[in-house]
Amino acid sequence: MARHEQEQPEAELLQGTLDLLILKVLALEPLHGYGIAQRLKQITRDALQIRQGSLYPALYRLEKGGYLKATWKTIAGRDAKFYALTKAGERQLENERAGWERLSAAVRLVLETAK
Amino acid sequence: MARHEQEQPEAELLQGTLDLLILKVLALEPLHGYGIAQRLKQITRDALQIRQGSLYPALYRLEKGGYLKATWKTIAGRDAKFYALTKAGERQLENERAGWERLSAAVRLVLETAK
DNA sequence: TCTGATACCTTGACATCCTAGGCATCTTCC
DNA sequence: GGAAGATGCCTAGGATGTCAAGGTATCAGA
Repeated sequence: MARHEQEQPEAELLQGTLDLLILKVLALEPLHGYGIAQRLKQITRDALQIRQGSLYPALYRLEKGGYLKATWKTIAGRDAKFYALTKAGERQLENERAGWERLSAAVRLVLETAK
Repeated sequence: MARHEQEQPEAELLQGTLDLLILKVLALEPLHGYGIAQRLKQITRDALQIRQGSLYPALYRLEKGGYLKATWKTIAGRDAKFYALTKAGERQLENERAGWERLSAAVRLVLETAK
């Protein structure tokens, strides 16, 4: 528990959401890890702050699961690992999106229940 | 235990959602553990199935945190532990509800981002 | 030259959930 | 009177994912 509420960016991500967010962002365009975090921060107008300690393990997980394919590129003299969705990744994105829709609909039902 | 249904209930809850759901249901009326699970199942039209192995530890956690107050009652010859929100529990419910709103809004932003 | 942003990664702790059990009572139906 | 099923409580052990906190290195700008 101990959900210490901070006002700034979301203190804790709900477990399970990160994969969905990563997959969705990569469906827009291939990016490297650092760029993914930046993009999510930008899209959500600073509401979501992905931590590197969460991000890189998640990327590793997704790559190992066959949902992402990584390619090293050198951009401006710096090495960066670009990730792109695989076919399985696209399917997984749809799965996770559907799961999110179901769950958030259920939570909404509960929250909107009046006495 | 094999349940054959067209629509499977949510396999896994997003971590952190359970407390919110429990607090909200108890804000409607005090209930005992078993009743909470039933009520959530009913409200969400079977979309959410709370497992006892998740429920009771969560109740213990919330009670220990001062968000719930428990009272044993005997209903129809059976002992049941009724939980009710404390003042802190009401505040916590609002916190968690706000956190959920922020997070789901952020996720929605990401999901609705077109290329 | 020093700082901050960019870019990668790992380790260890910790919270939460799930599976899989256990126990007891009450009702229903044969 | 006996079995089955619903009701009601609980725990232990393991899996998983996130976080905090550290590390390395390159590049741009002051």
